[in-house]
Amino acid sequence: MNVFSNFQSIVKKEIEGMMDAAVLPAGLELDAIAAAPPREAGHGDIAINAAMVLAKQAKMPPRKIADALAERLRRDADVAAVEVAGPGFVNVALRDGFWHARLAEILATGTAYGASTIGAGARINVEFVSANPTGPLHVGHGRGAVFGDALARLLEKAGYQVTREYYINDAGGQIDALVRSLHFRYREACGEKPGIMPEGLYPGDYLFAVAEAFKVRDGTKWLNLPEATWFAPVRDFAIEQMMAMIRTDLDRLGIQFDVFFSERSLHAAGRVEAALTRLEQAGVIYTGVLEPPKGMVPEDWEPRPQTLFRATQFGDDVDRPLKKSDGSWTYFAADIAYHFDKIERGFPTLIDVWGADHGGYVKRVQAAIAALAGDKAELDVKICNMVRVLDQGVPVKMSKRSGEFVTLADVVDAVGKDVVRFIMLTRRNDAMLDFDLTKVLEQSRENPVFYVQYAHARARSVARRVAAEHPDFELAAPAWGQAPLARLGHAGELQLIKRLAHFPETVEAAARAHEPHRIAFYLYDLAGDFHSHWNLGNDDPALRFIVPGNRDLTFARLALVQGIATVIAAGLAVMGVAPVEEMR
RNA sequence: GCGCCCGUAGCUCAGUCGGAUAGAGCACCAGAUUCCUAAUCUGGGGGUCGUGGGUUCAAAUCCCGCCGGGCGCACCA
Repeated sequence: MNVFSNFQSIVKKEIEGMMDAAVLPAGLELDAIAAAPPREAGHGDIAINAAMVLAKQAKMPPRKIADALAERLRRDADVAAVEVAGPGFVNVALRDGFWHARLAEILATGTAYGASTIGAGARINVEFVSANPTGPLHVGHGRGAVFGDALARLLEKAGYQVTREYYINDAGGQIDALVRSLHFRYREACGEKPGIMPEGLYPGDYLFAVAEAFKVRDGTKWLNLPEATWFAPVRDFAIEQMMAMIRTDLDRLGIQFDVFFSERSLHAAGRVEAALTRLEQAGVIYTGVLEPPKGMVPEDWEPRPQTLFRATQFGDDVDRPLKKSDGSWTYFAADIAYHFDKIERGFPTLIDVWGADHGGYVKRVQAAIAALAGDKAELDVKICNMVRVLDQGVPVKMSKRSGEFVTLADVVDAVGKDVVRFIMLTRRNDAMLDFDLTKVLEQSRENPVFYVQYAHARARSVARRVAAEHPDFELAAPAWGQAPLARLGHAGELQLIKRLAHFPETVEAAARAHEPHRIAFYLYDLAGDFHSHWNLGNDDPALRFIVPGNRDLTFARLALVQGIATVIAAGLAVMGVAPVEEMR
């Protein structure tokens, strides 16, 4: 249960009742009414802003509305106390029994707890990574990969039907460079001495093995032939191998895609022409000459007529070219076709996850979607900012030119999949992220992965201990439904349950905002509450989870610990991280 | 020059649909260990929320102008 949206509807019903009873004038707009957790603990469990929101509309003083609402809410069986405070807040405190029922709900639901129906089964397409198949994934790709997958999991948890998609940029000049690079290495593998690799090709080590594999498959048959002869077979082999490599890297992060969509297939099937015909019919394509960007004229600028998309009509800054001077389509033209394809496949919501260097590309794609689909489809572009790789606080040098850079696989090797996934979600997607290879393995509160995992391990250690020392609890298969939860009356215990009960609300808000990092911060807070409460047992043995000689109390506290482990595991699952049973 | 993102404690960052006295970690200072993991916890000092206006009962949050930083800027992908 989302405690707050649940109570919000209770409040709205009461307001409607007040309108029916003519306590309030009829026809008030209720949308802005919110039931939210108050910042101050002293303000109860739920703060309601209804009186302030309605005061102007109803032409009544807020305190008067608040008093009347408070009076009605006091009749609710779950409500312990209602106070009117400040400018007209209605602060509600709920009975302990309500919170005990939330814990019972968690225990009955297991790690499915927090699942929501706000998505209502709507289809949503999340496109992420989409790295050019010209080399191994680097750490920046890893951030997009983790972000996209966690967002997909989050949306699934919130009731959406998600398609994970990877757009393969297997057409264009960068692929040509890859093909020539591979053929160069292939000649070397066959014993030729082609000399120094020409400018603009990919010098990285990873092509040696691919060239070797190509030689094993085809022998020397592609030597001493014109490029036109060997280009297609080398290209197909190269792309296949690069994608296999990329898929392996992603697999090691626990990421799988539903759809790999080839850019070349769009061209081959005439989909680019089809999409542009659509735009032509809409009258948003014309031939014109662009002005050079102000204050920054490119060296080789020359005014020339181009085929342009009238992007300015849909909020972009300038109109965008669709054809290169050699007559072939621009990348943007193909991308229009790709998004048109997604729209035609029936997704009302599209999400693209891009790197920071593509920020300037957002408006034109959104403009294209507006032109193609009107309001039938919307695109949210999530920009993942750069990752700085550090080692003990010192930046690790990366140079794409020399082919030396920290690959995603290197980092996964060094710190493990779960650490990579967690750390990538400890910042908002649009903030820069420092990834310190040493610090992420440290065992301290500074390191959120450790801190959260430690909380889970502690919870599990209590269970193990009880199983060993109190076999009468039958903890191999405890009947949590029998736990006497009413024994949980300590403020710290109730605080923990309240934190657990915030999880569904956190999932929904994160899903709505497309912000999976909120789950990581929530788990960090929950872990903090747990560690804090745990240590109260140092000073006061009566507060420990295991109370010798008090079976009921121990059983109830054990249920709380189980609830904590369950919610941590549920949150980690959204992040794609496995909870640990014990620390090593 | 234009567009997008960002600016919150000394540092790194949270801050929900606009909500009450703006939070956490690190660092600094002072404490807790016959105890289920002290790998942790408790307390303290530390803020013109870059800046100036505006909207609102209410602004870190929304709008506009400046200042500072990042990314990008026709025929690359």
